[in-house]
Amino acid sequence: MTTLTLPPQAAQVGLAVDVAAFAMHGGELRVLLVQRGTLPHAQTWALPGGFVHEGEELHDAALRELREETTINLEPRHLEQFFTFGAVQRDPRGRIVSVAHMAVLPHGTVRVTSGGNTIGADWFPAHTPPPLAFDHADILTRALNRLRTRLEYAHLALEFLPETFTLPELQEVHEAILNRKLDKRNFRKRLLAQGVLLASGERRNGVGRPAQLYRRAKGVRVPTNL
Amino acid sequence: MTTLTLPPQAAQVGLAVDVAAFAMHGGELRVLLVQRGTLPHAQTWALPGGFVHEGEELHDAALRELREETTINLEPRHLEQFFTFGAVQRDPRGRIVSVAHMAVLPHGTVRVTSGGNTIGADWFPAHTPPPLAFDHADILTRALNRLRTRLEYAHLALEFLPETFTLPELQEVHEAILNRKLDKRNFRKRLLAQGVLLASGERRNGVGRPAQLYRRAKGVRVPTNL
DNA sequence: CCAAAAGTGTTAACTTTACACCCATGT
DNA sequence: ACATGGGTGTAAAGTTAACACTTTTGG
Repeated sequence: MTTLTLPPQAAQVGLAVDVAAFAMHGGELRVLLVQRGTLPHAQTWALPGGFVHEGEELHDAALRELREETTINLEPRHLEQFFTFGAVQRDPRGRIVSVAHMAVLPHGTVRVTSGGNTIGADWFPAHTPPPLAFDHADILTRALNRLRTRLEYAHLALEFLPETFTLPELQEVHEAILNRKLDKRNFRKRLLAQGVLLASGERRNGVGRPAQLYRRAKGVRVPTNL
Repeated sequence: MTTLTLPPQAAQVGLAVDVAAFAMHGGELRVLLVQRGTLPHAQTWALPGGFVHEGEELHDAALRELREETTINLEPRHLEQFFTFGAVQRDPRGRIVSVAHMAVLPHGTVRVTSGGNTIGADWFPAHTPPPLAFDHADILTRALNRLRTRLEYAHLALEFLPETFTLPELQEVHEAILNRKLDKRNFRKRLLAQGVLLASGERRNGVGRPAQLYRRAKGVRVPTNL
């Protein structure tokens, strides 16, 4: 471990990352939480997160924590830093600054099991989470705001879905994130006008008329920065 | 100095803040830079910044660095964290993570003199800065983006001006930030429709027809978060 | 009376919203 | 044949963008 010589008055801080990871489950937006196994806040649910390692990029630390603490079987489709929480008293162990990230996991049977210092991991309704450790409720609120903002510009909703999907499914994602209903005709008009969707074959659902399948048009990318 | 016990693999990092502080000078958007007096990057221009102190909030650290390094005679009207730069190799001294802030200083003869470890301080055109130390050019680019975004929602342009101002002055601020010309009539229509401006007396300029003076309407606040 | 900057409205294009019925399939 | 969910168009309201002349002052 290399030693960094800091000026005498510089604070010694712990640098952590926390991740608000979202996915769709049963037509609802869910957030991934872990149940803490150690003090402080043992038993309490929290966002997955932990300390950044030696020589490790922030982005990579966020990915690692997501994997270590939850054993996710899917890669995040989007991972983005959105705010740094550094209030002096936010952690009773001392000064710990957390670079908070927002992640989107693709559709699919996302299974989670606990790992690391956690005694559980599960998905919870993103808009109505259980009580959370530390300032994680604030972090989650801000993550939801960022997710909503990104929905407009970027085509982030597509990241929640498998490679091919139907327009009703895509609308469901938008509605779950915005937490309100959208008009079906206007939604379709808008999305198709953007030219980011490409029609393919048909799909037969269980019931009702089969929906047209779409995939993202070639060359459509989610902007990494803003 | 209290000691924080970190897990063995946790990185030891320095935590810093950097501030991109903007003001209007002569119809142009300028950014405040300091000339470094010490290695690395001695002589090079950089954003004001430095290490966070023991028990100091990030916001306060940003304010302090602004004051220490430049001796500004005005309080920032807006100060907002916008991104955290943590690339492993961004600073040759070791792992230093910087929480970058964007600040707006009000109009007026903003005088700066160097202080602390700097050998100079001055204002530079924000869209065409000199070569900058570390990754400060990236930080500045992102700060400008954030400033533009805030212009839409918030009434951040008002923070660049004195308490009373004219519509042409306000338009000048918008144009300087967006780096393009705006239509005078549409600009006025839009701003007045928002109901954030209140007319007061008249002002006589050097030349031409005197402009109406405005002040911000009571109860109009810049949202601190988003 | 001239130079300089402030102030003022209208129209066309575009965008957004509201709204109701028919269609294709499985059972 | 019926239940289920998918698919389609139009009109009104609102927003944005383009555009040129008159007014008020100082010199």
